[in-house]
Amino acid sequence: MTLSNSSEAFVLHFGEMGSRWGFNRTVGQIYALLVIHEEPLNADQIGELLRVSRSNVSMGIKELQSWRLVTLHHIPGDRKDYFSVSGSMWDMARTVFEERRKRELDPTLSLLRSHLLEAPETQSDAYAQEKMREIHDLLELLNQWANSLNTLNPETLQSLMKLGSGVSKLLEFKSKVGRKESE
Amino acid sequence: MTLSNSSEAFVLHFGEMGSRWGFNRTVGQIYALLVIHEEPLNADQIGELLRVSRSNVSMGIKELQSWRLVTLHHIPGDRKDYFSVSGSMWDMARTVFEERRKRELDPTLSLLRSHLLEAPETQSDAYAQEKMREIHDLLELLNQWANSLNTLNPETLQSLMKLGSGVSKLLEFKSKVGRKESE
DNA sequence: TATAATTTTCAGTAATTTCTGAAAATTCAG
DNA sequence: CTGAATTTTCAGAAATTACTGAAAATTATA
Repeated sequence: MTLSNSSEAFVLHFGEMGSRWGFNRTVGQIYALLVIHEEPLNADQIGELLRVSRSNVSMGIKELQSWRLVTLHHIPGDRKDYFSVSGSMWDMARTVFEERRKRELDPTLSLLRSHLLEAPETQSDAYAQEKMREIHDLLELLNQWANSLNTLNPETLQSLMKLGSGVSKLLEFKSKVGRKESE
Repeated sequence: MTLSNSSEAFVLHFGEMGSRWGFNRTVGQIYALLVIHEEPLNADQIGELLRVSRSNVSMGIKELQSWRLVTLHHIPGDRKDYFSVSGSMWDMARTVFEERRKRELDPTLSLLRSHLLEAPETQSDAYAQEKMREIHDLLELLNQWANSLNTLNPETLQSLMKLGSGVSKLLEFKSKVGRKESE
């Protein structure tokens, strides 16, 4: 079993990027491979194509399953497990986005909250706490925004993204209407 | 020189999170330290407070400078360089966001573009290319959106974020107006 | 239920990333 | 200029993260 040059390059690149996107090289490669491969693959095939050990494939698949990014298939008369990607590219993006929100924002927010409850003892503590509050408020806003984006359906999200900076016009308009309504 | 318990915990945490946010532990710790410390600090002081080597501080500061996140100060009669954070927390967030967009999207987009130019040779190549186009289009949209968000001023961005999923109401309204205008 | 097929686990190893200390380079006061 | 103060560089060490192979666990067929 082999991959075309183009597919091989794509898979390797996804492995490289994997670490930037929050998963390791092998996990990235397995996912990329399953995306561009129409038929589901079993762990041995994945290991052969990616030239990594069977155990590494097992761990990688486990990770992808925990992210709900792969679907398990069975082929009649074959005891092996076969895998394909689950959901659309939008689902994938949403999953990665949400997973990263959890890993990158939640722990920091809870740490900041705990420190903001304590009474500052010195002048410099007070300054530090003030700054922590600034960061907290910004991250909290980001966090809530990320959550609300995740509730939007792909179509709405797509319109919003296409609108781009045009959203500011819409916001201006909203603030005008809001003002009139409250007059 | 020492830090209060609360500040120390904050700095250590920022170091831990650093790797998730795209920079290494020491860089995260240096930045956190400078955020909560009102007065600018020199490299020796930073090294002492964080208990890392002078050379590590030097490299960390260099990194922060390349991100334009620190400002250099001089104290009369002292040849040492003193550093403080530059800009507001919003500027920091914007910088990190933009830096990550560059690192996480640009390389993948250019790889995908190059593969989409090639003519597929086999049926399975064609399938692979189709999938690569899907990913390309999604990342391209994300990329342009990220760019346009970066052009918004903090106030507009803040309103947008506070609006949260309420933005869908606004989009519905826009599509109605758009329809009327084109009638 | 026995056993063959398959998957998972995990201790040890390999690869990668980060950090250090010594030396080189730079800066600047005298 | 000179040389002391300061910063930067970088080869190797330390720490972290990822991967492998062998053995254990699980699954399913006969």
